[in-house]
Amino acid sequence: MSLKFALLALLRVGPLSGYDLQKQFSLSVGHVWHAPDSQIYPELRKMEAEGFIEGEEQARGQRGTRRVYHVTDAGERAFAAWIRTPLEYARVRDPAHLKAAYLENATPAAARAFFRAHIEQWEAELAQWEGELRRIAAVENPMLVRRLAVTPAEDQERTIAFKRFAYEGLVERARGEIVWAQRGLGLVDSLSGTDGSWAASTTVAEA
Amino acid sequence: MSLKFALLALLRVGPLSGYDLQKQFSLSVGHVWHAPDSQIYPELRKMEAEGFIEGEEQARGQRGTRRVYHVTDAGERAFAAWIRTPLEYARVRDPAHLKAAYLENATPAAARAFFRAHIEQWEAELAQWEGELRRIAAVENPMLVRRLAVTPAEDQERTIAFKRFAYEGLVERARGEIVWAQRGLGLVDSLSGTDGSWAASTTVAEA
DNA sequence: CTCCACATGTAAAGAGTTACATGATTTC
DNA sequence: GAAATCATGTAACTCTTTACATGTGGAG
Repeated sequence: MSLKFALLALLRVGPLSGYDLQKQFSLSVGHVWHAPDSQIYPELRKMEAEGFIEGEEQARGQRGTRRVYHVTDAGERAFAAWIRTPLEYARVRDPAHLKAAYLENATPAAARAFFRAHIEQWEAELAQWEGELRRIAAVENPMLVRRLAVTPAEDQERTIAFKRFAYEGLVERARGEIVWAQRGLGLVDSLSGTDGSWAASTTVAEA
Repeated sequence: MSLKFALLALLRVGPLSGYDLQKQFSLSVGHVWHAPDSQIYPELRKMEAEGFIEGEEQARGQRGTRRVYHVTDAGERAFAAWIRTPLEYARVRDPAHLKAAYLENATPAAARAFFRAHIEQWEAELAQWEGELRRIAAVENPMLVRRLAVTPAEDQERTIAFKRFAYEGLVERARGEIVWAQRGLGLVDSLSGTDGSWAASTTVAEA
């Protein structure tokens, strides 16, 4: 549901082909809303059918073609409506915390592996988001640069401020997850500390 | 994918009918992994077909029946395998931060409404999770009580510890989201402070 | 006899994942 | 002429949502 608006957000900066869009996507909005190219192409066709964007077939070499899309007035209105419509929050569905709640059934080694993987996962995300944050602060992100080029000077501060703020939130969340998982490693240590009861009782389950 | 294991986790404590399971679900695992009853019943049938659980039809009054499920050995093995298998993390897909990154296109009022809704949403989750945390600490949650009743004394500490720890993580995340959104309200204030340029330029988009 | 809790689903549609599939163009 | 990049999809499947659908049993 949000993919449509993520794509509109990019196309609003200027016309792009599906291919270029997809490349830009993974380098910008894709850090917040992942989508593979196999989802982007059909979605563009769908958005065109709905009248939010229009594609123009362009020749490329002798036989090749590429379809360059631009946002229509209806698309602009849809984007404006989206931005002012309250979000519908999805119900909780958190595989990591679900599993964490039942780690007493794992061996200490498996529990540690779980937390280490959690740390690794969120450190990778953290690195992505921190990198993005740096590129936003330095005004290096190509889409942001293009965006600013078509934005009146007095609105540029806000444009940067909200992008930066969004990524700051993600960075903080990632740090929180890492801290939590590190505490989890400590918990495993303290629970498997003195006696060998944990390892003993869970090896049964793996027999 | 996780629903199966959330259901197994509950059924492992003891046999339950679909109805009872669904009730218990929303009061325990449901706080981490939401599922409506319309998803639970078919999933139970599916799990039975896969051999992870077995249902026994019980009479209820003259005509009524209810199907009581228990975990099979294969189900126990599947659960044990799940707990020791590394999680596959889903790609980022965060509608709130996506929207936040484009709030320069909203009016100050809409931006404030966005952050207030975010705070409200996470305060509601926070209340749920803090309540659960209290019930876990006080050993009041009915499923936890049943779980402990069939758990050897030396394993009970761990059982409580991991549930508590999982909910602590959720509580911290919720607090983080609230703090972030509160800072967002401050950001909107500072950006719409002195001049009226923001309100002026965004009213165009809404015409 | 009425309502609430018990009890169990189906059907259709949307969103996302994964794997497969194809070909053209430019650059070295 | 080979490889990288440009360029665009389809098909099958799983998961989830939403809405609809139906009936029994017990308590007051």
